[in-house]
Amino acid sequence: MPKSAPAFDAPLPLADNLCFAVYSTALAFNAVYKPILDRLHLTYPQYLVMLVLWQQDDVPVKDIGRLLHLDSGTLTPLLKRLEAIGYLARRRHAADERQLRITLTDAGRALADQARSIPQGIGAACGLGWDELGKLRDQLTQLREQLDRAAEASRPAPAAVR
Amino acid sequence: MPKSAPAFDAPLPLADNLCFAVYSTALAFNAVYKPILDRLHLTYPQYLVMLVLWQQDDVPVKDIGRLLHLDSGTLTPLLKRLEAIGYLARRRHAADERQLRITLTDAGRALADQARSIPQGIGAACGLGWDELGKLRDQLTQLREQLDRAAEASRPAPAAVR
DNA sequence: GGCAATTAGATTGCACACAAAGTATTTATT
DNA sequence: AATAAATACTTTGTGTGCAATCTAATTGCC
Repeated sequence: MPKSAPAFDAPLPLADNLCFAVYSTALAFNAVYKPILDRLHLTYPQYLVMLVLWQQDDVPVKDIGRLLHLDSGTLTPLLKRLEAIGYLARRRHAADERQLRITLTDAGRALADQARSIPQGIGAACGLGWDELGKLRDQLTQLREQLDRAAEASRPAPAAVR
Repeated sequence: MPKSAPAFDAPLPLADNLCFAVYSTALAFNAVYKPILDRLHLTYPQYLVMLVLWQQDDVPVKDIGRLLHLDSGTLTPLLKRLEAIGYLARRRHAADERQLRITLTDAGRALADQARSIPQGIGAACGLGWDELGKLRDQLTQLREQLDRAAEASRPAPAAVR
């Protein structure tokens, strides 16, 4: 039997099924993170931004967006909320006033200590060994890169200037 | 070296990294589905509901929620939108007026034809073989079940009645 | 220098996703 | 039968996510 088998022998077609598995696993992950992150007054996307900042402080919004695959329409209000609760500061870059540089406050830096135990807890909730965890992450990362290419390819060409 | 290795030798701890991989893959999948589903005037969660209905018509909201792992707060407005564009009907069940039964309209049934080619397109966008696709889906489904158990366990006990 | 194109964010509008609280109906208990 | 508890859905409020559009600043080009 060839590799690309009939698409309708499963209750839901397999490609759809994989997407649904990813989709619902993402929601399930969020449900596990939520009670933990509630204690830090963070949502999961906010936590991702904090992870970026704990790695490197004083970052333009654009870099955060590139790292997390999120656009400014998502990040602008999210960053304003993180500023409102005092974890970071938003300041225009002197050398390029278009850029908004994000820097941690003392409270934001201090939060890293409280967050340090989170990955272990999540790892335990996954019920997977170290190597399985890594393998799955690598497969998904590859898949995401492939999907990004596919989405790019199907996007309308950038209006070639004559 | 034991299985549960140090948690801080990666740029981001591994468990967080797996969650991020799932999270961003879900968003990437959505970006691939979007232009395809736009032609059917569906969002991805709406498409999931239609998949359920194409399998079994005349379903209570609760069953849809159980199948898709979505709660009524999400489904109520979503189903109203699908009703507004004429793909389904919402009717109280005669035998139990609490239940809202969802049934396909002719337009909703007809849509299945247009949707038939979607899984192949998505499968191609994944760039994975049939067996890899299935293996990944199974691993993720297992992971989601494990995460559901972990979330359940960490939820406050349902207030034992004396 | 002057003007077009590009770039970085902000804003608006729409659709999830879920917690919490509310309403109506049904079932269980006494 | 009356009332309590459970069930099924609705409503409200908060926080994403993204498309589309907008503004302001910078860069390119002549």
